[in-house]
Amino acid sequence: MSDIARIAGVSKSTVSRALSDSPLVNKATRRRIQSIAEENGYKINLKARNFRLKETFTVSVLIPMIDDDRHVSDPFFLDMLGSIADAISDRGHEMTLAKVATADPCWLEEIVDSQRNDGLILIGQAGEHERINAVAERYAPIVVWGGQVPDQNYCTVGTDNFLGGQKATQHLISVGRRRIGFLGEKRQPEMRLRYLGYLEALEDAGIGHDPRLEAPAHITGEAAFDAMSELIDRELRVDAVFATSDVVAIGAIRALNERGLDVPEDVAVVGYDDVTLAAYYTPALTTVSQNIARGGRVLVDSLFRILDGEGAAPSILPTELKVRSSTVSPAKKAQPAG
Amino acid sequence: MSDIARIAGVSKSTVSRALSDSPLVNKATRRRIQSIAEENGYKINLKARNFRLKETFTVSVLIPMIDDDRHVSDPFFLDMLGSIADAISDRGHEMTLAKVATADPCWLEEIVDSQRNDGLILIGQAGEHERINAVAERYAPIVVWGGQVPDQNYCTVGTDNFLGGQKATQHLISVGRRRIGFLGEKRQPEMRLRYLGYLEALEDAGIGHDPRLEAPAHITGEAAFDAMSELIDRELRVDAVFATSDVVAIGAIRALNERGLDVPEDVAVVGYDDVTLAAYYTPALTTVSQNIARGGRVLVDSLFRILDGEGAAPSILPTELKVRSSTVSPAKKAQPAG
DNA sequence: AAAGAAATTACAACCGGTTGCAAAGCATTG
DNA sequence: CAATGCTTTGCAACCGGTTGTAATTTCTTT
Repeated sequence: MSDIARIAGVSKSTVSRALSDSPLVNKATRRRIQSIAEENGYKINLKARNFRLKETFTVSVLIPMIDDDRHVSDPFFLDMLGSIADAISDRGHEMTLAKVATADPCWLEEIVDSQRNDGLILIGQAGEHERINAVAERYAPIVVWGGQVPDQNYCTVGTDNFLGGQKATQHLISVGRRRIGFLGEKRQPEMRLRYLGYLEALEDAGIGHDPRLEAPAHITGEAAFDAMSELIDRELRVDAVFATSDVVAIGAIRALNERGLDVPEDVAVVGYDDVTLAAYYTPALTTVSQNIARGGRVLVDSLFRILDGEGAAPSILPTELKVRSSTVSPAKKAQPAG
Repeated sequence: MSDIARIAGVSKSTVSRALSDSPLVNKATRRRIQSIAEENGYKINLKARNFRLKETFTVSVLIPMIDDDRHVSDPFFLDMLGSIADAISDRGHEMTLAKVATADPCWLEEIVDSQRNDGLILIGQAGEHERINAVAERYAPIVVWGGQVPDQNYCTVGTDNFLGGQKATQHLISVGRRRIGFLGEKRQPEMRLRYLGYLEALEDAGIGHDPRLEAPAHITGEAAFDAMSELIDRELRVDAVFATSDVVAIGAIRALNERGLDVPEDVAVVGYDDVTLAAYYTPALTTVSQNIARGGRVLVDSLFRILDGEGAAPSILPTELKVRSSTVSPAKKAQPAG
């Protein structure tokens, strides 16, 4: 910058102002300096600039890892990441991505104190609500994808998992099923809410809840396959399954097929997420769609609203049940009062 | 830092050295200063430090977008991203992620000149080889996931797409298929190589290549569905299909099923990528597995080797054909000489 | 005990920008 | 023409660290 100043025969400060289009410098001079800078291939050093201005123009997206790498296999993350990345770059910021191990007792503190970001987006609470809440008390710009929790100091964005679980189960009931299994994880708040929605729907329909029809399946397709196989072998006459994710649903369908059971004739299956493949699976998967892309945008919107000092209330986004062939056979669909 | 110096009764520089464990400062003093810093909750400002040292400890991962967002739907990205993120953070660096529109004529230059990263990882050449090559001439630390190109100035890491396509096709031939269709994109170098492997395998087996059996399917399941449907309707007696991705393969299988054709009995299908769901699809998908996680690690290894001044040669990683039910029916598998 | 070497510590410049304030240039006005 | 006000520019301090060099203290050595 001093070089440019020398070439232009002005002071460093004038160059600085000229390049940031300050009205304090004469229009003609401004133009001249800008073109000189351009000719000499000069670009202002963002690092220095941000350092001086104490801004980072960076937000960190954190993917907390509970155990090993259970999340990575979940295809819905990338959709969300993509829309977050877009929304952030639309605002002229950078996004840094990190997988963090929640085993480290200071995982969040270290990131906050590094002063390397204007704000944080966490993908999932990962059962660390307490810690997040404590940190959020002194460091505002944290937005979390996940479920709402009483007395939270941070902003959450998520879909209505309770209603999602309820809708899915109601749908299974509406197609005449009575012995409806639940397949999936219940420890995470989001999953737990889906489970509660499932219970609520059963109760509303006056169907007793049989705990034997629940199988705690880890999030992978393999675990779901095993859990479903076991459920079948116990001969509990399951006629439907609500799976907490599409990956789990697909693992389950495979297990059903291998045991010679037809989907949806013998057992109807509902998934969750509406992953890209869901519509192209055979049978096409009935699933609860979350509009992940919109979720990503809302996360970023909320974060920037906080950064602008406006504050942001938690958002609960709607879900939509997509009815496909895994619960209603195409033949039946065609015949009106089938 | 001045505050800490005042409290400790020493100079700023001594504090700086003490906190970086410099042997220039007395061991006792060092300890004392460190504990004072700790007590007062002082953490050194990384931004300022990096600025001074002209290091960024940041590498950018770029996902080039050719048209709209064709990539995002591809589930294999997240696996790769995860392993890249791990490898980068193992080395104490941050990772910034950006989707870039290659429509912008200066997309790469701007990122390089922003001086915000020590190095760049591009996920795919996105048909921008020329530009990447030009930039790489003056800016070394660029590593690209993709195919090798003659006279490249940058380091590439990728799997052996040619061999992958060849293996897949040879497998289809080995199970007795002769009219083998090709479904997918050919514009990207990687896809093109898979296509060339397909041609090679046909030629080696003395099977004439019928261009009518090719359908240019965009990377989505929907496009694949349409392309396959059209192929069927043209009644070309296709008995096998090589799809350039699992997503495409699944779209194709759906189209086949809807037309009443059985997989693998009537038409055998091979995919590419071995996405998480491939093994749990019905039928389980025969596919070319890429070991994406290892690819991510190699990308990062290569980048850091370049940063250390060692230079890195392009890597071509092996692929593995996973034979599953979409090409060989389980029944046949069981009976030895099928 | 004095001189020289070694170990510590302090001073001040520097990284590459931004910005408050003073000074200079110019036009307006009484 | 002097006084006043507005525009434009330059000086110098500052952000929060690092580091070369000089100064001081401590330890050896004869």
